Amino acid sequence: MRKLAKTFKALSDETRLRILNILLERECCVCELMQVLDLTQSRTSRHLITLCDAGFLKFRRQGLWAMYSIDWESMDKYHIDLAGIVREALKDNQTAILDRQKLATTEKIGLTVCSATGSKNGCRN
Amino acid sequence: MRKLAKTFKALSDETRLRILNILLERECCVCELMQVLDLTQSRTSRHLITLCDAGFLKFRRQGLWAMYSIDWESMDKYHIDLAGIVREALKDNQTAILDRQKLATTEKIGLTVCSATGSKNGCRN
DNA sequence: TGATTGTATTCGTTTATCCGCATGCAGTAA
DNA sequence: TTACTGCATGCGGATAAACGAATACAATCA
Repeated sequence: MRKLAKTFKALSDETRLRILNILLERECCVCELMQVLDLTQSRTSRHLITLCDAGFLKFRRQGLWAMYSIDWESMDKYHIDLAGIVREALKDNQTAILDRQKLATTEKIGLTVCSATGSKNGCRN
Repeated sequence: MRKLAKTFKALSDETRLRILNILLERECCVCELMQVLDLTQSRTSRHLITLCDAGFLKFRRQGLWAMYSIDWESMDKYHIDLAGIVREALKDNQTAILDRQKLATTEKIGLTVCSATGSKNGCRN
């Protein structure tokens, strides 16, 4: 019961839903999520850890980057159902659409630019 | 997006999940839920209102009693899916099973007994 | 080795949630 | 009307969540 409540709690924050929305598109590192969602680094990292602890995400290190993605293999049935509900519910949501669009453009910009430009949103200025 | 987060937040509390578990069995008044789940009156009432605001429950007055039940008619698709997930997830949960069993016996006891016995859990002693 | 970069974590503050207690309100009945 | 009963709500305290800023840590590279 406590675990179920915790699972729902992980989904009860708008920022975490926005993160899930992005990760439902593709695997991302913390830095990319910061850029796309315009969040600070600690905030992004913490929400990702929350989603990990709740069993939605998995983590792998690739060099300097911590890559997060939906943990489809290890999720049990109701986690998968919940991820499906989130995807469905955010399909036509304006914020979610904009985030996904920004993700698409950010793909082309890449990470090095982010740290080189000294953007106030990303990767330490 | 905010609405979706609010929906999940309503499900992110163990007490509210226990309440939903009971209401998935049948319509109840506040007093019955207090007895079955061993909760104070204000606590029960507030959680019910939270679930109402989130769109899961409906309310009707029947004399002195406020009857709460799952609002199947007005719920949208993902509310219904979520209610299904909760039911499924709590099917084999020990606490949930015990609560449902207690509901079955409480049915036979009724309300008047509750207020007459001056039980410390229910209906003003 | 030391510098750099991406990420996690600690700290302190602000805000939200949960709860019991007491009170107020609505419906019923005498 | 008054009394009673079921329920909602205001209040204050305790606990937890969310956050930015700063710092610590880890992997890479010069």
